[in-house]
Amino acid sequence: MSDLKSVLGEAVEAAFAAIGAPPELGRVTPSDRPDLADFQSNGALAAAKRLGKNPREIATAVAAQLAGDPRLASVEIAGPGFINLKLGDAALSDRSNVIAADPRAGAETVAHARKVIVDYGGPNVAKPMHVGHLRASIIGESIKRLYRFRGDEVIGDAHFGDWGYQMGLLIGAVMDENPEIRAFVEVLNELPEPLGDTEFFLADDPRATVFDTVSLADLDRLYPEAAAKGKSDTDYRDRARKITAALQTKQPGYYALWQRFRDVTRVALERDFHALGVDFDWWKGESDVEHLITPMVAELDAKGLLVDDQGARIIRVAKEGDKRELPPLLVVSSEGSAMYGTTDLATILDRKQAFGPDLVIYCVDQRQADHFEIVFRAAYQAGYAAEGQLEHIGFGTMNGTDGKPFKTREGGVLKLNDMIEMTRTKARERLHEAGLGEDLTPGEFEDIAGKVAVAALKFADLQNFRGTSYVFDLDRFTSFEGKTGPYLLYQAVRVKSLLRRASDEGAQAGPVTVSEPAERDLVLTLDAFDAALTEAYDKKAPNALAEHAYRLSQAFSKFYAACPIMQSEPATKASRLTLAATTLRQLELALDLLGISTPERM
RNA sequence: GCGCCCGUAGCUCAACCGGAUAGAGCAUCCGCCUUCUAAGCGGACGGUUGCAGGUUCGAGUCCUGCCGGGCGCGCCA
Repeated sequence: MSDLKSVLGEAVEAAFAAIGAPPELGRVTPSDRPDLADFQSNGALAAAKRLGKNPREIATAVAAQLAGDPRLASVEIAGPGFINLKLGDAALSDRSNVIAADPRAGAETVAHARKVIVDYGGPNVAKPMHVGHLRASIIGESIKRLYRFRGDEVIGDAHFGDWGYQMGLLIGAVMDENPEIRAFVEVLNELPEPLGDTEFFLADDPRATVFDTVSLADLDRLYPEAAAKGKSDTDYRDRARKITAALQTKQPGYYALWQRFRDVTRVALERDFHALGVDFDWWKGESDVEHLITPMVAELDAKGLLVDDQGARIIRVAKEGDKRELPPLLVVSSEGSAMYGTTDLATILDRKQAFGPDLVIYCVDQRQADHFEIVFRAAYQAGYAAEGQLEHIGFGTMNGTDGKPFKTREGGVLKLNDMIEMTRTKARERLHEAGLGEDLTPGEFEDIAGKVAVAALKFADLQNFRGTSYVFDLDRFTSFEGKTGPYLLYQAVRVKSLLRRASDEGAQAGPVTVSEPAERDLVLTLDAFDAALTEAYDKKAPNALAEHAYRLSQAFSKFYAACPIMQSEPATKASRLTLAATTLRQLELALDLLGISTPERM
């Protein structure tokens, strides 16, 4: 660690050690009182308790140790025993030159890289994505990027919901609607052997083209109807279950039709996710672990983990010291089928075999906390993962302005695409109002509107701590003022414009010399990047990074208002151009880790 | 009933192993564009951190109880 906080921390820790106090108490933090100091150490207060001495006495002794440090402009004792540190301009200048020369803008990497899987997004076949998928995607994408940036080997897995009862429902519904499809499915189903890959039959059979007529719109339309009918109509439900069971044995007709569902859905989903700046490394589906379930159940049985209970086969996961009795993991239902948790367990096994992760992060709604606790305990018992390698990162729900889960005006669930389009529309309106974009090509204008919309959506989400629910107010975040994504983009674009102008005029960047208060603040903020990253990484909390990006933008904006650049003396101009360029690099890095990309102009 | 999470300014949210005067944005009010993008900058106003106890030199943060809200609790995923 070479940021000022760490470097000063080492100096203060040494001073603590020199006076016989526990060195770890010398920890340094950014000052709570910027009017008094840049950094502070509260360690004298804690040391006083341990050593039985007056805290101010200890602080004074520590300050005496630090007195000669050339980096410090002042060391003062305040209040009950706070040690206030103020840096000299030279130390700040040195630090900013180091950050300026660093392609990572002051960000460190982890000492020991791990293999990490981030499980997020969770789209399903046939069910259109709704606002609930937004948080999983936004937060998961940010965590994936953050971990990768810190040096871990990371895989983002969409964990595609492509298997189960809803597939049986949908197959039945499509066959009901289209007799040609029904006929061909039945022909295929009569084939002698259930084969996994039906491509062989479909390749040169002209009748197979009927499958191509099934569109995502058809699935979107048919699924809600079928789901509703399945709830009220027993016969309909039974048929769907039979089809589901047959699909799971890969009966060729059903399997071929299912493949069409899966493919047509995935293409659309990938396009939608990409527009949001969300891209997965793996699109492993529940179907991909289906073949592991039977042997896994046998193995669990052999290990003595399975217990018969009320006709089902379960794994008990309750532990000594639990505050309540956690329900068991239901592995095989009384009807003999695999359950939600069974698939999750098989997925853990599959990931262990395919990648051997040190850590799997599940970025899923907080309401599933119990479910994951149960699955994880079962996985630990089975030896599919080591204790602590599986972690559920829950997030709160996105609510409407009434405080209840977000709904459309008509009371339905808002589709994700509709929400994104609404936001883009607002972004276009706002750009027009501001008189921007008139000299742009339509393509460029659309690109900017898209980036503004994504920034607005993502920053509105990521500035909140993930664990709490938050109110999503379209009118509020589309106002594009204050602490918003578009504000951050605006600051980045302003720097780009400045640097373009400097380039046109042939102005060169040069070494940084800090003197103005706004410059000091900007450098101190630049220096805090690594601490923000560390916090976001350790707590799996991108809001720490979002906060840093905002503070950096604000610090730059103040600097920009207070310190003329192009009109200043050559050395000052060179110094300030370096500060501007460094700010831009760090801001774009931070925004990229939030999944937000910046346009060249706006 | 049991369990988990939450309660901070009019609104939406922050707050670094417990630390000084609890911070931002929005809203309201007052200033700043003949000079680098005003989607900006400066300033003002706004708080018994749900309530009551406890631990501590020090509590929004830890402990206990209560009030209020959200969510979960084996054969859906």
